[in-house]
Amino acid sequence: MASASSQAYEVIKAEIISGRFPPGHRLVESDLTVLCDVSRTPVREALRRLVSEGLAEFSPNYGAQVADLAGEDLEALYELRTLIEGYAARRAATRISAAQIAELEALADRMEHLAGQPSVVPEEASANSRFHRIIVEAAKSSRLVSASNLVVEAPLVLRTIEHYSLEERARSMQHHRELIAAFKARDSQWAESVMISHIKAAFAAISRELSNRKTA
Amino acid sequence: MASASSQAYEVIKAEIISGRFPPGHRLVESDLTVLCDVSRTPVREALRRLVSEGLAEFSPNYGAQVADLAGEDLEALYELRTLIEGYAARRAATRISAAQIAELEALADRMEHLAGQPSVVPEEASANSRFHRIIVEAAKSSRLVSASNLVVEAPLVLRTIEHYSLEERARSMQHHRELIAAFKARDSQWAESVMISHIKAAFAAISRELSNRKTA
DNA sequence: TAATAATTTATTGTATACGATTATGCCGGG
DNA sequence: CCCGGCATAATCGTATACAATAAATTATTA
Repeated sequence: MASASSQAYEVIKAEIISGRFPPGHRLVESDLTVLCDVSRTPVREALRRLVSEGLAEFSPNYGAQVADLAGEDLEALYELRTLIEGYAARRAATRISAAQIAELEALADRMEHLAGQPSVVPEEASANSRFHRIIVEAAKSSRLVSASNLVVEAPLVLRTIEHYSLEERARSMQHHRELIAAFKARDSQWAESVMISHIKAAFAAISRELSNRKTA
Repeated sequence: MASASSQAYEVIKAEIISGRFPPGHRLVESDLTVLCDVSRTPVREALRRLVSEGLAEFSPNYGAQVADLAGEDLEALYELRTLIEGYAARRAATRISAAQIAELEALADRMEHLAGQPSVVPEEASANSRFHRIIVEAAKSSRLVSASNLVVEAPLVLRTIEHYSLEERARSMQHHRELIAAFKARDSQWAESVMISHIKAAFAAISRELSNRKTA
């Protein structure tokens, strides 16, 4: 059985990413104890971890709340993400294993299959997360993993992938395929460049979606 | 009075950075309670935070120990640091305030004064940390602060600055002055480039020092 | 004597109780 | 009617007690 602390972490994180806990939602410890079925101590540890990963914010003597990226400079966040994930792709190109490439291809297959559906299902989003995670791990730099968590996990609270247009989803699939090609060619520059395009495209979609939300 | 949790954090961090807790040293919670004069709960919180910042490592049912960079790929760590701090300097160039530039100059004065001394004193090291911190904050990107902590704080456990040669210290001072000049000129490219040089030079010094340690 | 099992000890993991702090709503005065 | 202070409730911060786990030691047997 998983530890109470990690269990609480997973449960709360799932609530946040699914959107059941919306941005700004106050994370009251005593409420979370009943949700996670553990005591306050592991709940607190889970909250501190979520804060350190940028999924929640914290104020002394007030507690944690779900991170609200509305007030944050999204362009800066995505610039940083471009930098970090681009670097990850660059390193991965010369270090990724055949098994990892095979897994990327399986995930790309799966996503393309799901991309035919009218709306983005959770499985498509999680496959996408896994795809990125494999690349970061293939870069073989422990700090890079932590750094990328900081900029990759946080934007998930926006759940913008659910609103991708068909064209945007198709382009995203294309990027995945091209990344795999770059890895097979062991071409660092190519891999980095595709990854940067991939993230810039995501930012464009997010900007559009967010301006729509405001006017709606 | 500061909270027990942050007090524990400061005390333990100081022990680690000063080297009184060497890399690999096991951080036993009950020992730390007497050192920090708080109970185990805030000690645990402090430890988790140190782990999230890369200053300590953690194993389940075993506890935390001071991070040991010996097993880590230092070149990768410094590459990432170059990326992140270079980006910070680039952004800071167009965003830094006059007051912040003034503080950088005061710190540079102080460090140059201390650099005349035969050995590096703690104050010189802390002034250097503060110098870098101001630049990262001037970049005005909240995630960037967390990301830079990850790559800036961790190498402090090596305490290599104490072994800088006179030439290396002089070059470091020169970099500080040139960074200030680049900021005054609001030149992003210049600032980034000097910062990259600054970190590459630090890495060279560290590599030399570490190979010396091995053979000694 | 060496290997293995049982026991003890040390340490972490979790729960809960109490105290401190802050937000909230009510009441009275301006 | 609005504003400020007071009482109350809600929540976090910390301490401590107990349970679970892993390491170390000792005892036992081949």
